[in-house]
Amino acid sequence: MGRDREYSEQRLIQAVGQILARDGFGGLGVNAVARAAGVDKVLIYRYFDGLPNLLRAYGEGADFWPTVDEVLGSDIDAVRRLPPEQRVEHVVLALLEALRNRPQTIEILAWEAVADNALTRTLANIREQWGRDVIARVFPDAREHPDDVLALANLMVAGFQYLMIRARKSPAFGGVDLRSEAGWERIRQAIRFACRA
Amino acid sequence: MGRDREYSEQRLIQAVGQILARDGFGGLGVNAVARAAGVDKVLIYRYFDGLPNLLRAYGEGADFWPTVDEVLGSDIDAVRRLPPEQRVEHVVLALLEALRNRPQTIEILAWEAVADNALTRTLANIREQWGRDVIARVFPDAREHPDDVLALANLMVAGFQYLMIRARKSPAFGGVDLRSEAGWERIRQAIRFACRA
DNA sequence: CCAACATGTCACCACACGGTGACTTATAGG
DNA sequence: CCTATAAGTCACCGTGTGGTGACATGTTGG
Repeated sequence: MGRDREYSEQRLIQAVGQILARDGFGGLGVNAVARAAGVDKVLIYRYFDGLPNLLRAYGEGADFWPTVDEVLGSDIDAVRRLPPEQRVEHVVLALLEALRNRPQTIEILAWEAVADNALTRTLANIREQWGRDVIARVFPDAREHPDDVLALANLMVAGFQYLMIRARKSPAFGGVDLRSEAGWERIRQAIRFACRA
Repeated sequence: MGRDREYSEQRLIQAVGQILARDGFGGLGVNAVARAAGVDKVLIYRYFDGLPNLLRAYGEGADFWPTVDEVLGSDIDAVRRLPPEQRVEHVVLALLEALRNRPQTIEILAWEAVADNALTRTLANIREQWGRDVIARVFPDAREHPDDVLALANLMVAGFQYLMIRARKSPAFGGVDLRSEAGWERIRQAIRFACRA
């Protein structure tokens, strides 16, 4: 209850994460966030000039997205020595694991799929930039960009992101059990299958 | 203004489709539907016992999902003569085209990704059954089910469905332009690439 | 010490939503 | 023709939302 602006701001930012994890993005609202933070909602307007900016502050603070290093692993050179298809396989599978450990990020991805606001646009831009960075790191010489392989990688990333989003509400998709590790192993296997062939 | 229950019911059902196309599933509500239908909202309760049942009536009426024949084409035997990978390619690409022509279906898919209600569950079940039917038709002898290929097909279907959903709100994904025919041709090419290899 | 300012509290507004009861009016069956 | 019933209209309620103005209280610099 200390009269401390910094503290109140942090409470609000953390409350966004709590609500995101507990209720999903649908539960995000001025009243709900303020309630979860144990703080008056008027402070959202005073300190952040409204909910969008608070969300932006949350987005900038949390580690929404894996770093480029996290998906490339410690030994980048080893990845670069692989044939192009297996480089892609490595990155796609690593991204899949990274996202499975970030429920709030999946929540935001779901949000991006259905809404278009300041936060989702910002985060989408960050991710697009991230994608370009990864490609640049994995394929250093611009001439060898294997367009088909990259497009396929995109499609597979889109695919498992969608499955992660759906898993929150639906138990299965097309016969694949989204709630069991076996189901996700099938998905990984499909990615390997596509990249090996 | 004729005093005709049948007519009013049809107006309401059609209004659901209009709102879906114009405002998306977020605009679906008792007030909005009644307003679009030019009908009092109390009739939604009287005739359909609430919005969920009205949505169900809409879902049963419209051709949300392509028929099995639409994606298999007129000559099923010709498809069956193809090698398994190309059978999958044919079906996946046909489904992609079929869905691109059904904006309301894409809207519902987006809804399914973020909500869990009577309508989305019903439609999800219909689609799961549809998927099983297609597999049974394309791979008549149960022994030869190529599990990896099917899982990959699932992943690709999930992928382009996600891209269709995102296209409504985002102009691009991972460097692929979702608003141009060239971008979608890249996606088709990726599907062919995966199935040919 | 005291005044000025920042921090926090509270009550309130307008609005849109889902939902319902009471009413009027047209239509059809005896 | 007349009455019962279905079809349609309207006003209203409670609730939750985003948003704001007015107030009280703690902290800090002159």
